[in-house]
Amino acid sequence: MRLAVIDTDSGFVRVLAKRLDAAGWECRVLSSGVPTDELVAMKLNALLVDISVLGPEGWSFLDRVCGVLPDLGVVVCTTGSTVAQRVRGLRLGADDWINKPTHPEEVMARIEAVVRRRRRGRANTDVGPLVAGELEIRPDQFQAFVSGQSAGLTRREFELLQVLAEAEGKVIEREEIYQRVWGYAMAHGDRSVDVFVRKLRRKLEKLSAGWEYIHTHFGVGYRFEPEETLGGATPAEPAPEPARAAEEPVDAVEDAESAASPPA
Amino acid sequence: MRLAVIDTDSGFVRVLAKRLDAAGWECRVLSSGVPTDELVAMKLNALLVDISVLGPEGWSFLDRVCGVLPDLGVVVCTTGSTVAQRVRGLRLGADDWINKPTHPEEVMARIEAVVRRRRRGRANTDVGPLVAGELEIRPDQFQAFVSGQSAGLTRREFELLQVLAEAEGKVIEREEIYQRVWGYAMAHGDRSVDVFVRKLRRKLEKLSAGWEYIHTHFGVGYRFEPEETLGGATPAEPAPEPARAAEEPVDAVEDAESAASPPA
DNA sequence: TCGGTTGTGAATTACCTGTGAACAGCGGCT
DNA sequence: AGCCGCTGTTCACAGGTAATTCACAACCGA
Repeated sequence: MRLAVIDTDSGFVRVLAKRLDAAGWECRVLSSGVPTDELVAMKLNALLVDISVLGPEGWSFLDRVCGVLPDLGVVVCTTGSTVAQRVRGLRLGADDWINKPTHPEEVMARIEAVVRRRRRGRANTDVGPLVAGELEIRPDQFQAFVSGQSAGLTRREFELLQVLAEAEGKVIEREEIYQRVWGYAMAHGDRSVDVFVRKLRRKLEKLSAGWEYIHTHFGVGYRFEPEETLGGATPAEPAPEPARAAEEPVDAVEDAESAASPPA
Repeated sequence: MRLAVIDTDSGFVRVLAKRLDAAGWECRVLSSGVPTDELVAMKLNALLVDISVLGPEGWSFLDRVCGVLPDLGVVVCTTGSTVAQRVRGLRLGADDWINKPTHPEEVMARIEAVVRRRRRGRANTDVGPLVAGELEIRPDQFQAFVSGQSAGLTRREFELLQVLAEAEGKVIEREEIYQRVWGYAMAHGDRSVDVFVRKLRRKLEKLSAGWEYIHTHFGVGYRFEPEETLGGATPAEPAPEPARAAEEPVDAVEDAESAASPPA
């Protein structure tokens, strides 16, 4: 559990930090607002913030954070708030609002509840291998294989593949893909998804020529669905040079990526 | 939004129910605990419960409900609770805990926050295909089909169709169509909607000749409603299983040569 | 009949995606 | 520490697709 705390109430923070530490949570304390991209980099599960520390910027900060990091649990903890303020904060995207003074244990319980809520939805992380076409996607290896050969996917490439494959047959918009793989909202004009789709396609084709897995939907996004392209796509056909041994982890595409194994 | 309230505080419930009603929420009030399978049958989004109403059974009730309905938002709202009780409730699976007295608006905001958080985790699995006439509108594909054949709609065309079809039978003004599809206000004299309606009509007619889906209301806007035209329609494609009209009485004229399927 | 509204097709513009490559950050290795 | 290779990000360009605009014809209602 990774948590950031934005607060200047040193007594409260000290007591809380002690408990968090005892519970095994990773906790970072900040004394002022930080740029959203810095929060992104922290890969947090939750954020605890005393909105009064941020002054009048507080509301826009809250709004910004909730917009950029929709999966982040946001709990406000401040003194002497009014009903109207609490309602405003919650409607802006905060997940809970606690009034100080409060007990650290309750703060933790509330943060747990928020994070639990968020996780329960994607709890279906069944780590069963998934086969599609010639592909075998193994979450336990963070890797995809074709007849035992590794595709040499990087982490991002694999996660992209996984997100697409888990929704086999369904079209997913770029924004959603980005959100699920990168963990935060996609900036306007970001082409990362396209670039990774290209890399993925290239690596998959190298291993599984004659199959198409990722289909483009113009103006929308991508769809994963194994399709045999060539009529009689017998593995005998596309063989200008790919006669390879069957146990080498395959040094991926020729462009640059010879990863783990020193072949010669 | 479907909500159940378990509480005996008639004053609180009455005021709250009024607000919920005004906000368009469906609300069911109960004065005691109910079997979990009854709660399941209600297909709720959230449950608001005064745990003191249930007496000593409260905790086990909470535990049971959270176990059986992990997707249900559970908010406890009661008087004079201790930190220990709140922590216990939250750890048992409650999503929020409010102390009475409280403002109905805050209750609503907190329930919204809970449900919002829950929804975000879950994928958009709530997208059911919509059938109208011979048409099948599939949001997961951003596409419409007739007997399995894609209509080849672009994104804008599809969204226009979706907006119209979701309000089946109702006339929608151009300004509103534009607002919902394009996302911002229509400029005066903009003919985009008309142009897209034409494109849409053409593509739909190509696949589903003999049906009219989009009707013009002069000086107002458009209305979606599948209607079988009586003109001799020669379906240029295999029409094995025409979908039945949703609710159109239309005891259709038998067409000897076009595909006829008397649905009895 | 007339003025305004809608249907239609084509031309123009804007936007989207594929693609290759350059750049920067990070970690491992010597 | 310094070097090197991998990885992720960003950029620019090309080719193609879709959206918008425009002019005119057909249409509706008063």
